[in-house]
Amino acid sequence: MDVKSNIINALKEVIYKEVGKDIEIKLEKTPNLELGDYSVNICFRLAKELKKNPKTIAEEIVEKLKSMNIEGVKEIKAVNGYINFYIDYNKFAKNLVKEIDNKGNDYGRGNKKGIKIILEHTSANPNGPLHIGHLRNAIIGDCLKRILEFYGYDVETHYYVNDMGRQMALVVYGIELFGLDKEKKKDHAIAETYVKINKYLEEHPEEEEKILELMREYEDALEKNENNEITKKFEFAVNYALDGIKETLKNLNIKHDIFVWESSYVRNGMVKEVIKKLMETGKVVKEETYMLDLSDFGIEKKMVLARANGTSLYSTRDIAYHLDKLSKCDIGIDVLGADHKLTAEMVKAALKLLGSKVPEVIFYEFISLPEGSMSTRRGRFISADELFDEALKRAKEECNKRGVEENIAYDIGLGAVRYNIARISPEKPMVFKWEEALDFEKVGCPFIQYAHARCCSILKEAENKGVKDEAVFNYELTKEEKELIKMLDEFKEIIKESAENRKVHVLANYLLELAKAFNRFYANCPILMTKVDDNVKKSRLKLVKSTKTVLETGLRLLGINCPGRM
RNA sequence: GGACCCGUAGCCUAGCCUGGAUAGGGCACCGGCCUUCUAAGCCGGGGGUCGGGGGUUCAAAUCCCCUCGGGUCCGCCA
Repeated sequence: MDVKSNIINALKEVIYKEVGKDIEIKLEKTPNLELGDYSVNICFRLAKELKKNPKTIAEEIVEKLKSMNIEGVKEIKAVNGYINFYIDYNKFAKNLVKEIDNKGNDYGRGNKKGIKIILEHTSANPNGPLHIGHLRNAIIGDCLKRILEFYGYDVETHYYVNDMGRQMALVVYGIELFGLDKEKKKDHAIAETYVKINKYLEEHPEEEEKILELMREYEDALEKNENNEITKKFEFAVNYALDGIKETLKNLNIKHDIFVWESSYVRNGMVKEVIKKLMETGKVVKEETYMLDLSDFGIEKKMVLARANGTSLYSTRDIAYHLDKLSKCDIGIDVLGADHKLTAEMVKAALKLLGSKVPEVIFYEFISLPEGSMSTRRGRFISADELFDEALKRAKEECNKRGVEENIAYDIGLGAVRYNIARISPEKPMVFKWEEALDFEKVGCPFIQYAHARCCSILKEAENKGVKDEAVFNYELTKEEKELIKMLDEFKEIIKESAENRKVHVLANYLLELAKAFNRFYANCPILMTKVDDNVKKSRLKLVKSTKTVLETGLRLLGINCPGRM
C-alpha cells in the first residue's frame, strides 16, 4: 500500500468514527514543503456539522491519527484547520523508484478495461490541405488516442471523409475546367483548383446549376450502388486530396486507423433507412421539405432532413454514420470545432430518438489569424504543411547555432508544433502568431526535451564512470529531490485525470512541471561529482533514470519523440 | 432576438467541473550563476482591480444572478 492511500484510509476511519459516515477525501499538495508534503482541508467542511471550529477539529483528528502510526508518515501537524502530513521520503522514494524501474515505459499505464472507444478526429473536408485549425483537431485527437490507450481503453480512430458535400462537387467541376497543378503537393493542388472554381462561379453564377447537377448525379449513382464516370471523378478528387492530407498527418506523427467515407452510408442504404425510421417517430413535419422536430430535447430549431430536391444532407448522413459507429463501440468520442455545437446537439437528439447511444463530443475553439478567421475557399489560411516546414527550418537553425546534429531537428520541430497546440485547453480561442508558434527559446517542448536529453547524458556519463543506480535513499533528501519525487509519483494521477476527463493539456502541462522540477534538481543536486557520497550518487542516478522514463512516456503520449542529445 | 465559449500583469497561459493556506508558470524587462553531470538551463527582482457589479459562504479566480468586451452558432453549407 502506498503512503497516500494509507493517509486517506486512516483519515476515513477517524472521520467515520467522528461523524458516522464516509466522506470523500482529497489529498492535496501543500503550497510549500515547510507545511508538509500533503494536506487535507476536510476540517473546514466538518466544522458546521460538528459545531466546532476547524482548528480544534484538526487538532483532535491529528491526535487520533498520530496514535495510528500510519505507515510511511513521519509527522502530522494541525495548522489553522489544515491537517498537514510529512512523509517518510526514504521509504517513499525507494518504493516509487522501484516501481518505475520495474514497469519502465509502462509506468502509469492503466489496466486493460475491455472497453472499446471509437475516436473520430480531424475529418477535414478533402477540398484542400489541413490548415492550422484542422491541426488543432488532429493533435488533440491523436494525443487523446494515445492517452486513452495507455489508460487501458481499446481505441480505434476514424477520419470521417466528407466526400458528398457541395465543396467536393466544386472540386470535381473545377478539375474539369482547370485541371490540377501536378507540380504541387496533391492537397494543395486541390485547394488551388477549389479557389479557382469558387472565383469562377462568382463570375458565372449561371453555372451553379451544374454543381447541383453533379451532386444529384453522384448521389443517384451511390443510391444505386453503381460505379460510373461520376463516382470515379469524385473518388479521384477525394483520394487525390486525401493522399496529400495523409502525408501531412504522417509528418506530424498522426495516424488514423480507418477512413470512413460519408458516401458509404448512401451506398449501403443506411441514410434512407435513417430517414424512414425518423419518420416513424412521428417527429417529422412537412414544410418546404421534411423537418425533424427536436423541441422535446430543448432544441428550438428544427432539423432539415433532406433538400427540397430530395438529395440528402450532411447532418442526415452524419446520423447514419454515428448510428453505425456507436453500434460498434462502447464509447464514441468526436473531436469537433466549436461551430458544430448546435448540429452536434441535433445529431445527439436524433440518435436518442432512434434509441441509440450518443457520442461524447470534445469541442475546441478556433485558431484564427491576427487579420481574422481562416477560409479555404478564399485561400486565406496557413496550412499545417507551411507551419511544419517553418518549424523544421527553425529547428535546424537552432541545431546549427548550438552545434548539434541536424538529424534531431525533426523531433524538435515536431515537438514544438504538437506541444504548442496540445498544451492549451481546447475551449480557449487561439490567435495564430508565427513568432509564438516558432519561438524555441521560450519554454515549451524543447524545455522538456532538453531535460530528457540531460537525463540521457548523465546516464551515459554514469556508465562511463561505472556508477550504478540504486535506490538507497538513506540520507536526508533535499527539497529539490522531494519535489521531483512527488512529481514523478503524480504521473499516475495525471494519466487518470487526463484520460477520464479527455484533457490532453493536463498531461502537457504536467510534463513541463516535471521538467522544471528536474532542472531544479539538476542545478542544485550534484549527481556524479566526485565529492558526492556513493549512496547519494546511486540514489540520485536512480532519480535521473526515473525522470527519463516518465518524460519519455509522457512525451510519447503527446506524439513527441525525445532525442538523446540536443 | 436566442444559445454556447472565452476574458487571469505589456503579451501568452494554468487553476474554475470538485470553493480553502501568500492566484502557479512562461515571454518580454532588470540583476546574478558555466575551473567536475549539456546555460535550449538555474537563482533573484519589479509587474495582478483574476473584465465590471451584486449575491451565496466562516472562505469566491472557482458557485449563482446581472452587466461589458471578443468569438461562434441559429431549417434545405459542411
